[in-house]
Amino acid sequence: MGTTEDGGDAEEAGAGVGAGLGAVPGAGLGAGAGEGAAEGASARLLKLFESHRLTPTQRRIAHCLVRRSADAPFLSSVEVAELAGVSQPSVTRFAVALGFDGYPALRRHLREVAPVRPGPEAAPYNEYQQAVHAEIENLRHLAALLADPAPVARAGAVLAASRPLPVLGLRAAGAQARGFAYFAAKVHPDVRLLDEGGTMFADRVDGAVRAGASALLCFALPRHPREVVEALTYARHAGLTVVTVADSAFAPVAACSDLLLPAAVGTGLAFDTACAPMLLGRVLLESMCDHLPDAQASLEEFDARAAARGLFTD
Amino acid sequence: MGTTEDGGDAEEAGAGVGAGLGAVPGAGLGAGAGEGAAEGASARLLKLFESHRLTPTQRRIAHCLVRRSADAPFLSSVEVAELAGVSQPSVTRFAVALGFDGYPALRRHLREVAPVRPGPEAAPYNEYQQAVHAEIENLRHLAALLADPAPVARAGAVLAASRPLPVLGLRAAGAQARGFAYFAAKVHPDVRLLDEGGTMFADRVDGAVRAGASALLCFALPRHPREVVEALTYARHAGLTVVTVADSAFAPVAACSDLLLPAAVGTGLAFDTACAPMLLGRVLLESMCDHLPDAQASLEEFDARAAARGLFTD
DNA sequence: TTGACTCTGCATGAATCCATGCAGCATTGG
DNA sequence: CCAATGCTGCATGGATTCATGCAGAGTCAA
Repeated sequence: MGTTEDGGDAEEAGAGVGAGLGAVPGAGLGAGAGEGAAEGASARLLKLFESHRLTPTQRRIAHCLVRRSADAPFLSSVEVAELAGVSQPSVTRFAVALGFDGYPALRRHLREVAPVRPGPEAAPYNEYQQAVHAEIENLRHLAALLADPAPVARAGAVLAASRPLPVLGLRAAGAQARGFAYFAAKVHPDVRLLDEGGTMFADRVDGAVRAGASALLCFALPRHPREVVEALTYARHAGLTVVTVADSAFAPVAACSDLLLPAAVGTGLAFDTACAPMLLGRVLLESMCDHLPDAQASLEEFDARAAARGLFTD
Repeated sequence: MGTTEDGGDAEEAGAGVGAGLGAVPGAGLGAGAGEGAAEGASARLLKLFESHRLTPTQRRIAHCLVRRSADAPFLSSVEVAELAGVSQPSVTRFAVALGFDGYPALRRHLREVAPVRPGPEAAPYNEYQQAVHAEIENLRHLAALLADPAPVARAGAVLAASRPLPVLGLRAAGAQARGFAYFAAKVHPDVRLLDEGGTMFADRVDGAVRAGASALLCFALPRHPREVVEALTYARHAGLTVVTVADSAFAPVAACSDLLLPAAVGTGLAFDTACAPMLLGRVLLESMCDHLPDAQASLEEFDARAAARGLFTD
């Protein structure tokens, strides 16, 4: 068991503190595109470390903390010791040497200085701005989700193949369904908006199925009406493939959907904001267009007619 | 059950879990920030959670883990419990429910699935992601605009004072108007949605004015129908104060609006995305609530009735 | 060479974290 | 209406992590 790794230790022994650490952030974190916060934190860490006289082992620990500044603030002293190739007590002594009460205190400090998640950099945002930023965060999640376009592509293919295409959205989600249907109708020959529940819903689903529908798109946003679950259940029994855009993968409609695409809603205001679901709907529409060969032609024809009628001001 | 987690075999206990883990590639990265890499894994996390039946508390934990996917893999069960607002044993039970041998095993799994270690990426965004980031930029502009809430406050006061309150949105903007009207009706006694133009529009404006309307809210998005300009002109001549949410301060409707609030639309996809206008609409609604003393009571009454009717699943 | 000094890992008590039995509460079905 | 079931938080024993005393090794100066 490697009790001592003096060989590895020696390589750093000669390096000055400032030099040895100063080279780190550029090499380790510079690649990360927008991680300015962490880099700034690294600079602060370096200041913290440089102002103390550190032993070779401690320098090694510091080096490790800077290099792994992303996750180091969450590791235990044992884990840091393993990563740095030192003993666990050395990590504790390192923390004490820097003036902390112990390793947990150092870790707390690292979490505050190098916030992985938020930027509590003096944010006097008002209520509205906070809501907007919360939605930005939701969109970030959506963007990350779209890194893999396969689910969207599958959904687009399924929806494009359905003639007619029923689009369901009840209550709060009605507006989303309507927005989708408005644009979808420009490229799809038969979009049927289902924004009312009740007994008529089954009739219209039956009608769509008789007309040849094979899939249904559902927007499901909180608060989730019980009716939506019933509607989807009916649609599936009628033989439709259900594609759902929901606020969460754990939404009540998940169980009665064949393909669920999550997009969080914003809850920072009195009423929910559905930016991400709307955007996801448009993305879905784009994907549908890829499976509708006549889409481009339809759009151009619409433009021509609109121009002829003087429909728009531009 | 393994006494120590260093066995390395503990986290493979669950069959389905192991499968989900095996599909982890090291390349799937999306967002620019360091946490983006971790978020890219949130899709895989969702898959993991989806395949299990979860209790409400467990869903909260899952939500928390997804939302904080950057640092959650390094938190203790106590910390996760605090973030999720549940008890610590619930976190342990959550891990067991997913097929792990305990919380440490789940944490190990999360660390492997969502490596914070940001790979050397020049991750080129795909088309969808570019559109999402463009909308994020729009929201940033909106947030900057909202630094001064005075215009929104003025608009909210004007709209709240109008009984009834006509809400206009034609064609593409119809969905926005509808979404606003749906929520507004919960706090305002008489919201009238005008989402159709034609000759009926003037009739309905006249009706609203006779009923006491003093203001009108208009959503104006591209492409701007000529009809909207005509409608607003008519509404102003009828004595209504026109508040407009438009995609630009230079929109064609600017000339016939008393108060114009700009919110850009996204044009990165085949069809426009109106995240910022939607958000601005909700902000406007929030501001309206501040001028409607009965708003809170109305909402609570609605909640009570909805609960009595079993309208929603939650 | 020798002595003093410093540094480091090992071992062990203290503190914290994790897992499980138990009781209270809500929901469902009869 | 009641019983049964499942879910959740509280309390507690076991396991892990942290902090500190101790001894060996290296360094430097006399």
